[in-house]
Amino acid sequence: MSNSLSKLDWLQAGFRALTKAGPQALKAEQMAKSLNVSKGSFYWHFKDIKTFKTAMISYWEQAATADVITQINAGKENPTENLFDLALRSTEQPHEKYGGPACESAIRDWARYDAEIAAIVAKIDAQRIAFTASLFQESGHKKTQASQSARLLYSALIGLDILAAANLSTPQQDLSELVKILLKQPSAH
Amino acid sequence: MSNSLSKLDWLQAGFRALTKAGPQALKAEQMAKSLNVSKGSFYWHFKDIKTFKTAMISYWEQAATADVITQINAGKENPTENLFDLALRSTEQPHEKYGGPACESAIRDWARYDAEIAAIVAKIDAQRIAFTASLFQESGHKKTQASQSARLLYSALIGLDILAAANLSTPQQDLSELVKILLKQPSAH
DNA sequence: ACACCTCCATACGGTTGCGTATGTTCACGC
DNA sequence: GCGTGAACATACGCAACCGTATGGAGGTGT
Repeated sequence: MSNSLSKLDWLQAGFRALTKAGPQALKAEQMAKSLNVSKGSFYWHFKDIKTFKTAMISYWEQAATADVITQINAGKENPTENLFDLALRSTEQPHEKYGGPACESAIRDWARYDAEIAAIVAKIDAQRIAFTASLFQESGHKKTQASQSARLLYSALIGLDILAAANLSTPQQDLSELVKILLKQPSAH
Repeated sequence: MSNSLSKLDWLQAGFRALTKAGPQALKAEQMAKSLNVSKGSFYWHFKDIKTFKTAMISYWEQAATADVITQINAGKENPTENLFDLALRSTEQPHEKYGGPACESAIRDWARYDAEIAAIVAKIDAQRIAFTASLFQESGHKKTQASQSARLLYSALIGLDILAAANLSTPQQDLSELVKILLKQPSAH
């Protein structure tokens, strides 16, 4: 059948629901309605809700990890240019595969009240910060300073995204300015 | 009766629930259980859940606005010192009156899926950013740059708090360093 | 054309939460 | 000591959601 759903269809519906209405919208019947099927379909593809959530976060973890690796491989040339790219790409439009940057803060909300999710998000965050720090290091910063710059840039990215939702900031502009400022700092070990 | 509850008792229970378990924990019966009473008490003090939530956010709005005003009044002396104080005080322990800084991110989660909450949070954020910008201006920054520095500092504050929950940062240290960096920037109009 | 497997619909019992209606208790005025 | 009202308990109908059980439609192999 062509109009038959797959596991991935359900996962994507999950990310849409998560982005639009938060973790409490990850309900079988609710998502079934959004897919115009009954919950019988859900319980055929997944054992229960918990299994479904685990599958969602695993999928996101994989995609997010892959993104970091891609950036590492693509960023061998100019670390400084790469920092600006990072600031730009992180506020892009939704990804097809999963929710993309648009649902990052939704996942972060999710993590706030679910230890399992929090652990995975923390792992991804650590990866990204480490990667960003390596770029600062290649741009001339000492190790400690590079870590600090990475934390500041990454946290500003998170905060600006939240403020952008309330039209209180224009992330790309502020972020690239922050990159400039951080790079201008003298290298103190 | 001394062991009789007031509206405020219920609001505080609401902030505790919000901080610990998120917006979906703002349920009448659940909170009643945490207060060792029945939900009859809740529906005596409040018409319904929606009214209760409105009362909560109004209370927070009032407290948050008062805090900004207090800081404005207390900050006439040294704007630079005030910026560092700001960075420190924002990551303090829970306030008695309401949830305090500890529940700020919980309120922000809440705002993500509730337009009414989002509007009030945006208003408070704008106030704080404006106040922070005024401090940067008094410290020598031009207006546009002061606004940008304020946005960067405030968003870093939000982001670092989130990362701190995963032990990925030490907010106070990074924040005061960011203040230093931002203040070092030459004043370009 | 027959069984078979995939994918989904439907129906059920159980839990949780909402809001209402009504009963109960206790302090207080007098 | 008796009404009155504030503060809560209890019980009800209703809706949403969970997970299960079972049945049915449509495609596939032979």
